Amino acid sequence: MEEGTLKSPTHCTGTEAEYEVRQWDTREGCEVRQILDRVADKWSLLVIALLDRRSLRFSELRREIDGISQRMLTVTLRQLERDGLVLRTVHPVVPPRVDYELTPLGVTLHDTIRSLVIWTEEHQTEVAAARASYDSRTAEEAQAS
Amino acid sequence: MEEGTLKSPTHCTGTEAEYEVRQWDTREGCEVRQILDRVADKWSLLVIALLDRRSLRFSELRREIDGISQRMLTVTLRQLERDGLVLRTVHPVVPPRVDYELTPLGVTLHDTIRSLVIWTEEHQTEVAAARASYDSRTAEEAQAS
DNA sequence: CGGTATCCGTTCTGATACTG
DNA sequence: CAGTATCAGAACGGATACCG
Repeated sequence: MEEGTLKSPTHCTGTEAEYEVRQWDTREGCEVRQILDRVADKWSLLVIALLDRRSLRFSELRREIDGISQRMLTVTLRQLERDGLVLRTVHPVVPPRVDYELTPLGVTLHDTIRSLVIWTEEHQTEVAAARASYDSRTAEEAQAS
Repeated sequence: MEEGTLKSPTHCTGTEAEYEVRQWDTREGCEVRQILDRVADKWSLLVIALLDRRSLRFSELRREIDGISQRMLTVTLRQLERDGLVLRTVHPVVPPRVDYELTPLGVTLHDTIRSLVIWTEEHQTEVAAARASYDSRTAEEAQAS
């Protein structure tokens, strides 16, 4: 962080004609990369996507996210809580009940993650087709040699 | 997978703002999860973010993405090519020159990834503050015990 | 230059057992 | 119910060497 404004993010004015290729700061260990690593996590993404304007209990999250282990759900939730994206509420009852919900900050992230998941749903057919095409081409080449 | 329309997206009608809590299909191994795993990849995300309305050579990408190894860049680009998101063009010259650019499909994904990276830039201070706060609270508790 | 192939340590992750 | 602790196996990822 001692280098001043190396690769300072140039701000796009927003008008189409003035679209400007953004220079991302991709330095290892910088804030953005660290946060991106958290956000670009398989489980984090799903947790945030599911906490959509509602709170869920630990067991509900576990049931909804097929294939996640208790350990990974715990780890993921702790990271999200640490990052200020998720609020953890422990109710002093027996048996214990713990609710998770998005913080205001988490909600802002939810919006972009939501669009990412929706993109995936809308384009899954195209991606699947591309994969099939690529794989058949690859198989051909393997045969040719 | 034998349960038929398990978790079909329920449309929650009747809410005040008509906002609808989306029921994601989170089954392991389904298309969406597979694609999400690709998209939610540290290196994929950065590659797509950088291929913003321009093509880049292998070596240019490698230089721009701090910390990526040749191996991981190759692996990442092959996956993105397979998914139909990135186009790979080999120029028959010596020394070899290979250009990478987004496909039309890749451009549509770029838009949402761009907003994700921008979110990260805009909220890095808040996340950092939350982390610091969480860590100090954690340290306190450790002392109390 | 732009790869591929191989080796190998590290990191991640799930299974299991146990607790407030 | 909602964790924590531990451990072994799998996956990830870097380093190195070599090729068209």
